[in-house]
Amino acid sequence: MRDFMNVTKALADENRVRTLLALRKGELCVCQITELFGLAPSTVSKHLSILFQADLVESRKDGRWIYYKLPGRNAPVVVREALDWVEKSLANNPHVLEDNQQLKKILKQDPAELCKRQTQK
Amino acid sequence: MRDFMNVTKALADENRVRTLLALRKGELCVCQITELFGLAPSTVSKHLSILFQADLVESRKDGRWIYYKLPGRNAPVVVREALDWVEKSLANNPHVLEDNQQLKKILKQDPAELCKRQTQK
DNA sequence: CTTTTATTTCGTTGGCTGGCGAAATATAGT
DNA sequence: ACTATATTTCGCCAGCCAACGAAATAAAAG
Repeated sequence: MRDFMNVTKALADENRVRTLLALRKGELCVCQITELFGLAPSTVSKHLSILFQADLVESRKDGRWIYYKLPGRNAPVVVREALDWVEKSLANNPHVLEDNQQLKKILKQDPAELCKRQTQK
Repeated sequence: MRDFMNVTKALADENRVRTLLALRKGELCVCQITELFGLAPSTVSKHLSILFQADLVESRKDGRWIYYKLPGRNAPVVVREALDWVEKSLANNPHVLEDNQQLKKILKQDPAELCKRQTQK
């Protein structure tokens, strides 16, 4: 029950749901998601931590960079079905499609440049 | 997106999830759910209102009594799949099985008696 | 070793949320 | 009409939560 409620609570925030949908395209580092949403890096980090604790994302460390991605086939059933439900429900949502467009632009930029600009604010 | 978030927020409370699972056995009135959870009637009414606004339950009025039940086949896809996910994830959960047992006892009692006792507190 | 920088942790703040009891609403019974 | 009662609405309070900035952490670059 606790595992399940961790997932539902993690899904009860729009920015976290949008994060999951953005990750369908492949792994992203914190500053890329930060750029996508226009939030403070610390806020995004907190969101990712909540998704991580619900097993809705995995993370990989590469030097100073931490990449987050959707879990693989080893994920708990409850998580896999939750992600399927999210995907199926919102794949064609205008807001989500807009995020996809924005994400394409972000992926064309150098992540290092993104991060630098964010910390300078 | 708003519809979807209404559902996730509605599912982000344990008592509301337990309510949905209790309703699998058939429709229930407010005082029966109140008895099951040991909450104040006003609190249960609020929970049901949130589930209702997310289309996760339907209601039927019969005199002074209002019965709530799970939605039928006319429910939105996002809702049907949410309910399937909840059911599949928690059908065998100990806490839920315990609720089922408790619910059996409650269904044997006269609803009018339940309500009277609750308002007397 | 010092600086830079990507991310997290911490402390704070404002707003949302679940809980209750009291009052309001609505309907059945007398 | 009046009373009883099932449910909802309202007002309040305590606790949670998302957001930020500042400080801490960690790892590359100089």
